[in-house]
Formats: sequence, C-alpha cells, structure tokens
Amino acid sequence: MSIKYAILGLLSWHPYTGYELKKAFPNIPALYWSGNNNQIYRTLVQLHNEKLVTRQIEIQDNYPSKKIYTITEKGLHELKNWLLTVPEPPQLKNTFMIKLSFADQLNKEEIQKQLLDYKNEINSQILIIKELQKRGNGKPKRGKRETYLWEMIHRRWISYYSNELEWIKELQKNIK
Amino acid sequence: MSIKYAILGLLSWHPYTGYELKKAFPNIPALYWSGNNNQIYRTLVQLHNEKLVTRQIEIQDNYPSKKIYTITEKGLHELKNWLLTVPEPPQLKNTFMIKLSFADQLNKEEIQKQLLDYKNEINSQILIIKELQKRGNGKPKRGKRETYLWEMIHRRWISYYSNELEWIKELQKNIK
DNA sequence: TTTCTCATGTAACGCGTTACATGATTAC
DNA sequence: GTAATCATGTAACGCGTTACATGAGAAA
Repeated sequence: MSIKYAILGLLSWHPYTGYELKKAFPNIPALYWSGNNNQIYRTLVQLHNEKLVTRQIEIQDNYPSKKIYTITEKGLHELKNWLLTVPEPPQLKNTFMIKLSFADQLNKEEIQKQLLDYKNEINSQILIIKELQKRGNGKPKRGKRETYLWEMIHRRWISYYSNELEWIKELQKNIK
Repeated sequence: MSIKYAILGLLSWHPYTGYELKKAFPNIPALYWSGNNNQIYRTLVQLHNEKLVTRQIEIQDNYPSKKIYTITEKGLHELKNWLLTVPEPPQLKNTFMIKLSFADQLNKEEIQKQLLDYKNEINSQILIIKELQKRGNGKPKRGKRETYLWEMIHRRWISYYSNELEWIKELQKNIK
C-alpha cells in the first residue's frame, strides 16, 4: 500500500483535496500510472480515521463543496517512518519480456512486428516523461536538494527507456 | 492476467505438473518474482475448463499422485494470439523512487543510509540473476534463436540493475 | 448542443499474496 | 529427530482497476 504514503508525501508539501490529488498523480514520474478515484477517496477516509490527516470542508456557491486534507504531526511521523524502512527492490513487470520468452511460437516477421510496436510504445513513453519534465508540474520547487532529487528521478526514468530502445535495436538487427 | 499466458508458454515446451511449474517460475527472469501455489493451481483448473490444456493423472506408490498438464491445439492458438497482441509499456513500480520523491523529510545521513541499503539490495538482485543465468535452469535449449532471446533477456535485466547502481553512485556523490 | 471542469463518491471485480492444511518419504 | 522434498490444494485478505453515478457551470 504505497498509495497511502504517496498521498501522505504529497500532503507533506501542502494541503490538497481529493480532486487535486487525483490530478497531481500523473505529474509525478514515480507514480504517474496510478491514483484513480476509488483508491484516493478511500485512502483519504482511512487516513482521516487514523488521524494522520485533518479535514476541513469548504462550501462553495457555484461548485460542489471541497474537502481539504491537511497532514497532522502524527501523519508526518508515519511518513518519515516509512521513508526510513528498508528499501525494496524494484518490481519491473514487463509483459513484453514474458512474450519474448515464449516468442518461439512466432516467425521472424511476427517478432519484428512486435519489436517495432514495442519500440513505438517506448518512444511515446519517453515523450510523456520529457513533456512532464518540461512542463514541470507537480514538482515541489522548494529546496535545492529536492529539486536535484526530482531531476535525478526524471533522468533515471528517461535513461531506462533509452536503454530499452538500444536493446530493442540490437534485437531488431539480430533477429533474422 | 499474464500468469495464464506464462503457464501456457511453459506448457508449450512440454507437459508440466503444477508442482513443477511452481518450481520453474523462479528460474525465468521475466517472472521470477511470481508464481505461488494458489495462482498456479487455480489457473491450471481454469485452463482445463477452457480446454486449453488436458490433464492426465499419474498415480504413484510412494508419492502423491501427479496431475500432468499438456497444452492443446486450442491452447497453442490462445498463446500465439496473445503473443501477437499489442505490446504494453513496462510497468516499473519502484517504491524506492517514491520514497526519494519525498525524501525532503530526511537529513543527508538518513538519505545516504537509504541509498546504501538500496545499493546493497540491487547488488544482491544482480547476483541472483547472474546465478540464474549461470546455472541456466528453466531455459528451453531448443533452437538457436530461442537461446539468443533468453540471453538477451538476461542481459537486459542485468543492464537495468547496473544502470541503477551507477545512478545510485551519482546520488551518493552529490547528496551532501 | 455537446463536451469539459469542478468535486464527490460507490460497486464489482480481478489479480496476486500470505498463510494454513495434509501426509508420506527421504536426506542430514 | 528434524528438516526438506514430493504433491496437492483452500481461505482470507489486500491492493488496484474499470465502470458507474450525480449535478451544476463553463467553454467549444
């Protein structure tokens, strides 16, 4: 349940509503894939029950009323404890690799087709991240160190995809 | 549900029992993290219902009787169709990256500690894969092309971890 | 007029994990 | 005597996804 801590992390910057959180997620490279309605609203209720956040309701005339969540001292503590837990290894689930593992069922044209499609997929992934980085939404922009960390994270992601591309190229050359 | 296709993929080599499949999974780099009892036995029943596999029961004297699963024509078809579906982008869930994103809560010693622990984690991950590759279990060893693919997959995994190490080194140097 | 934004939420499902359960045999 | 291997399975839970639902106001 890293979503819980992701939300706490975001709330450690400043208060958010559920709706804002939902929009913030796609801007954070480490978790841009995640954060749908259901999870966020449910987790927020849970965090509130655990007294890790407080909630203020702001009534608006022309729009539905907002619920603004603020992190508590206890919440900051919980976040920090999590940050200090032992790091887990990354879990990369690459369905394409599984496919390749059993690609002997395919002829070379079919494999080449898949490689090409995968390459395109990776390329658009790179575009997305570069766009994210350029627009620079959802970044904290507070301390120098934090800015550096965010840049490094972006770079790591891009480098991952670039390496994937090189790897694909080599495969394309050798599958014949 | 890629486990379904992973199992079909394995069965496309030769028949397996559930127990053997369970042991085979950790030897396959693309899915070494997966494949627990529950999933495998449940999926096998499901595959059988869908007539994608057949099942022979082999009674043994001194051991519990085996259920040997063999892929059917329909199963091979299903597998091949899956292999030809459009590739999905890799989903890398790296909890450590999420942590780093919010690491501003930590002082430099604490971050350095986390980086060191993560580095060790990655190193042992590399050892595991290299060991896998060396022992060379669970590889098909049939055609030349298949052997090549498996080697490329191993290489990609190792390169991913190596790049992660370099990235960590840079962080270690600059966080002060 | 249709679509988008603001803002909240629920229902149902799917995939995967951990832990539990059995029971004989063989290796240390 | 203890642990591991062979071989099967079930129960319960957790996390996440997709889709559904409401309802007003602003923009295309």
